[in-house]
Order: sequence, then structure tokens, then C-alpha cells
Amino acid sequence: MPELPNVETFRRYLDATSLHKRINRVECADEKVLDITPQRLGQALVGRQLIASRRRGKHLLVELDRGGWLALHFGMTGYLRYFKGPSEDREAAFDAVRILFDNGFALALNTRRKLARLRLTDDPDRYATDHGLGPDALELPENAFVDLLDDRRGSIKSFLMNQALLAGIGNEYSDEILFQAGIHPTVTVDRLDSNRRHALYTTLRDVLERAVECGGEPTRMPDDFLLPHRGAGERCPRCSAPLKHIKVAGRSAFVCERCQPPA
DNA sequence: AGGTATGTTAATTG
DNA sequence: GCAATTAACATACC
Repeated sequence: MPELPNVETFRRYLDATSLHKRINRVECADEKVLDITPQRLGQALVGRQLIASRRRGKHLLVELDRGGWLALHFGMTGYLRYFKGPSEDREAAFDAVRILFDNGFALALNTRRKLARLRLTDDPDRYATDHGLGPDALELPENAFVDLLDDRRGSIKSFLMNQALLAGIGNEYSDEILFQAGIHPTVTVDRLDSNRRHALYTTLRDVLERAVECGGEPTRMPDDFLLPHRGAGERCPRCSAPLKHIKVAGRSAFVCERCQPPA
């Protein structure tokens, strides 16, 4: 689930809850999210404060006072929760890491399927390079987007989901963008003329910005968004034709073949 | 109970 | 070099 709009929502949540508080303790219930020992993470964090955050694609980077950054990736089911401890919530069992502040609250990285990751890095740009991340999808100017399309083969859906080219779009938002642009996900990049490339860029920005405004919540999205209708037996929110569930580039895709004519 | 699922990575094949 | 496919990771849902 966590794609660009969701991670941007997590970022704002972290900014609103967790900055400028002394870190008293770090609890790690699942070492697999770390690439260092919990002891070393504790040494790096205790006594420090989180002071700022930024996002690159689906990755959240959090700056520490006196240097250094946390880098969070949420995998399929990760999210952040801030709560007054101790937690007896049923979510508590899935908190992989908790950062405890001196105000009695904690920020937890919760990851039901244990695919989230937390790293330390000195430099966000080096972290991005190491993880093969292209520019953030919302930081990419149109001319750069068009240049990226130029020497590509393969489907437009796999292009949009390629984090090395532009970072932040996953399976669900690639479906949404292509639905809003009226482009079938199996269409190959070379078959898009310059008008459609321009329209796709504009749509990509509109969809991501709108989804951020909705906090990544499908229930809050506009009536004509596909996202709330991703499911078996649902109908197109525009023309009410039955949605097709197909496989593209190895991923599951929802498409309205009336609004998005196949190649 | 097997198939499928939002994410990434690695290996393999064309 | 690029693209597609498959498996792996761990767990939940149908």
C-alpha cells in the first residue's frame, strides 16, 4: 500500500507528532528491519532529537540533530503510529521499532508482514543512489519525464513503476494514473505520441497531488477515482462498464477497457 | 487449502 | 543494456 501519497502522509504525521523531542529509549522487537544491532541504533538515537524530514519516492528520511539521518521504507504493510505508551493495542505486536520520547509518547514503525526497513545514513542523496532511486515523481520536470520515455521499451505500466527512473509510483497508483489518462496499461511506451506523453505527465501530477490531499485514503478520493473500486466485480466509476482484472508486467492491474482501449 | 496480495531484490532468460 | 519472468521475503485474506 505505501506509495508516494501514503508515504507523504506518514511524513506529515511524523512532522506533526515527533519532531524536537528528546529520545529517551529505543525498543526493537524485530531485528530484521535493521541492518545494524538494536544496541547500535540505540547509541545513535538516545539523547538526540528528530529535527526535519523529507521524502524521496516511497522512502522517508528523517534528520537527527547533530547530523545523521534515519531512512524508513514501509514495504507492503508498514506505517507509523504515535501513541502514549505503554501500548496494549492489538497493533502493538507488530511494532518492529519504537522510539520513546521524553514526553511519554512513542513513535513506532509498525509492519505486519515484516517487510519494512529502517536504516541509518549520513547522506540522503547517497542513500538514494545506493538504493537505485531516480528523482521523486513529483520533483520531475516535464522535459525530464519525456526524456526518460524516449529510450524505453516495454509497457507504460512497468515504466511508471520503475523506481530507478522516477520514484514513488507503485501498482495501485500506476493503475490510477493510467485510468485517468485513458491509457491501457499494456500499451508500450514507443506507441505514445507526444500529445499523450504530455497528457500523461499532467495526469500523473494531478493524481499524485490529489491523492496527497486525500491523505492517501481511498474513501476521501474524488468519485471518478479508480482506487476505491479496485476489487473483484467492481464497475468503472466513469462509464460503469465492468472492470477487468488482468496481469501486466507480473502485477495485478485493474482496467476499464471502454475508457482505456487496449493496444 | 491454494491462489493472491499493495513492496523490493536477485537470478534467469530472451 | 533492457525487459519479462520467477522466486523469495512474511503474513493475511478469500
